[in-house]
Amino acid sequence: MAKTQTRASYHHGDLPAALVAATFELVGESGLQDFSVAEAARRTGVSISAPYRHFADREELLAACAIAACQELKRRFDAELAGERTPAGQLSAVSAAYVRFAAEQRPMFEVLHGAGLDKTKHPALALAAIEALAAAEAAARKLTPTGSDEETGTLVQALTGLSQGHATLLLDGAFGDQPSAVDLAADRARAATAALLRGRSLLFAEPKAR
Amino acid sequence: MAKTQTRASYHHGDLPAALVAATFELVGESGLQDFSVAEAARRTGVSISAPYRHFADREELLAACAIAACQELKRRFDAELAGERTPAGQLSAVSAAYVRFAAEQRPMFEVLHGAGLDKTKHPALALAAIEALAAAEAAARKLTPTGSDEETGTLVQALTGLSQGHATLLLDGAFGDQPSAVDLAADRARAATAALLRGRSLLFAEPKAR
DNA sequence: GTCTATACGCGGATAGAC
DNA sequence: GTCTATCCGCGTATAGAC
Repeated sequence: MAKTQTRASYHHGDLPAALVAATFELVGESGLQDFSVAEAARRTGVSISAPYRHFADREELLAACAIAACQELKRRFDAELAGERTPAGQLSAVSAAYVRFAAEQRPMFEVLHGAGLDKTKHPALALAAIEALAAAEAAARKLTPTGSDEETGTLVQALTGLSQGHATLLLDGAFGDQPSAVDLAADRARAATAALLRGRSLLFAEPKAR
Repeated sequence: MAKTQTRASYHHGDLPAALVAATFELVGESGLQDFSVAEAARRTGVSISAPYRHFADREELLAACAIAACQELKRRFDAELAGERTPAGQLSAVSAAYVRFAAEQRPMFEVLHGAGLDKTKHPALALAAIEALAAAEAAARKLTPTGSDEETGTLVQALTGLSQGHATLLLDGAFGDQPSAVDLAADRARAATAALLRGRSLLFAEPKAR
């Protein structure tokens, strides 16, 4: 009932949101490569040209999807941050949450990192990305020697890199095909983050002369 | 002269290799998304149908490119391993080398990770990937508590994840646009690897109950 | 705001000649 | 082993009607 109402209202309702949802569906089924505006339109039940009333082109639709992904990510990060008390615990939990996000919302992850979106062309996306990481950044700052922006950036990049890599490996199948691979990869990311934080003094040492 | 010879010999010579080279060129110019067998054929100076004598389809050509990328990677890893004496130094150097590889051979990196190749469908690729990592794995084994395969795998995955993530961030522009970003990212990967190795005892602890 | 119809272009892949 | 020619299908984007 509600469903029918929602569907019927697409035509005079929230077509942009419906297209975003359809995009995630399609990416989940066939990957980002095969996604097309035309297919998203068909899936939504509107004509092929309708999307262009709301999105200038294919890229703008993907950018809208990426923003939705950032918001979901922020939601998850904030939940993890609230559940831990020490900065190290918080950051390890965020790392694990990122890996879970990649697996549980794979289409979102793909759009976020595989669509080749230029953030300078989509300021709203750049903003959403910053907001997702803001709270974690504050936790990282507490674990730096002086709390400077530079040190904080260094640490955040190291942790981001570690998490990103674990997520990528998981989706590439490096942790196996079982459903439990997600738990495994998330735990590994958590442990690796903890290990990296324990040895973090090496991050702030001067790099070797070159 | 030699060039002309080479070109002239494409038609009765090593067209597969020429197509692989053309593919890397194209990916470097326009990204993996826009690559097409047709364009690779044009670039190589042969007809659109010629590639299909050597590769069953587009994916097989990409798999051949991925194998070439693995070989280049192995070459770089082996060079780094020979230049350091401690396992920790070797692994840190390998991590940095991976980041450099991503930047300096970006098309290879893209094909390796963005083509969505299923290694079970391309056994030769799976083998090449294993060979690239074999020597680094031996170094990692020396840094585990008991030297078991399980512990070694855990450590290799953590380091692989860290390196992969740093490479991805670099190509995404997270380390800036300057040419020096490559050096920066490589150093960060090296330092993060060293930090992770220093704190590695946390990797081998039992994960929390869930 | 959505539809129908259309212009335009490209890629994958095959058949058959040489 | 390579070419020419061709079939087939798909997607992007726009124009103009409703």
